[in-house]
Amino acid sequence: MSENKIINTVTEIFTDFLVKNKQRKTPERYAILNEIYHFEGHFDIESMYIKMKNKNYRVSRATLYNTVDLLLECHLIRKHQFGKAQAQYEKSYSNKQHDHLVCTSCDKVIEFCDPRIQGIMNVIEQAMEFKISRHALNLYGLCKECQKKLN
Amino acid sequence: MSENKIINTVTEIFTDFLVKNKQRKTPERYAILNEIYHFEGHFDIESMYIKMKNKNYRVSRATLYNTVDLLLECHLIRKHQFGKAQAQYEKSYSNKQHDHLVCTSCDKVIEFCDPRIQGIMNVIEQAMEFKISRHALNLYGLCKECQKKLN
DNA sequence: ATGTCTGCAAAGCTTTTGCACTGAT
DNA sequence: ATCAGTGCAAAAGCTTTGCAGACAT
Repeated sequence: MSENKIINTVTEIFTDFLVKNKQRKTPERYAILNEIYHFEGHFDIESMYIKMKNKNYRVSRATLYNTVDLLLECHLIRKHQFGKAQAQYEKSYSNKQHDHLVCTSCDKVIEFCDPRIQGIMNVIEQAMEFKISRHALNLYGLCKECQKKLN
Repeated sequence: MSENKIINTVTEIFTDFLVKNKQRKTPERYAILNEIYHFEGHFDIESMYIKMKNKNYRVSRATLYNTVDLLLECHLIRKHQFGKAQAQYEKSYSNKQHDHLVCTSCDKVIEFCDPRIQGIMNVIEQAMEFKISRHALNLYGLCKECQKKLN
């Protein structure tokens, strides 16, 4: 799917969500959604705030936090905590569920997929009578580059 | 292994670690280790601080954070971030590696083990040339009790 | 017109740091 | 006798809240 197509679709999804939840369709909210979907990879609130400030958007951290919560609710973004207080986010539409390798030396985050995780989730859901809605598998260690660097 | 035996062993491990790293063997550090190993389940710094204050230990948050870092370094405790800023910790000696079900309604944390995760880690380590040192698999959803409550 | 959402700034929470004192070596 | 480790309090960093004004409805 082309980037434009994706942005049109997520904008529609967001609009439907706002209408359904009797929330206002403010330009700030759409600007934030748009920024997020034009960006590749993981971001945190502060870096997104700086980036939008630099582009002369008039946004506040408060609105970013608020909008990010809305986008989480309608599953247009995902939130991650890779072992630190500061949360990271990433777009999730047209971006299949994946897990993360986190380099404990350079903080780089690499994505990977392994279908067997779904199997584990199915077994655990049955065995523990727990209704699973999402998962996070983070593998911490050293990326290829840092292994070399530290030798 | 009995609790006393475990506490003797971890105290020894901690002492060795402190000596090896030329760190002082202070009563505060041992008091904290002792508190942690007398406690079942997950704790955060603040609740451990309150608990120790109530027992009339003379400890500060700073020392708790400092000591927890030392205990992490010698692998006597593990640190978790279950999707919030506040970190949680648990003792890890004589406590086999496990993963967590986190109830998004009541914040309860349930442990589970699935040996297949090791298999996934082995495959990914090879495929991605990433040296994995630890992992965290968190399954988020509703526990049995909250499923009932919310119906 | 109404009342929600906004930016801004201030407050809240968790964690870290600075400083003078204590106590392990 | 040293000086690392401590408690305390203040600072720092991320997130939330309060408020007056703006704007989507």
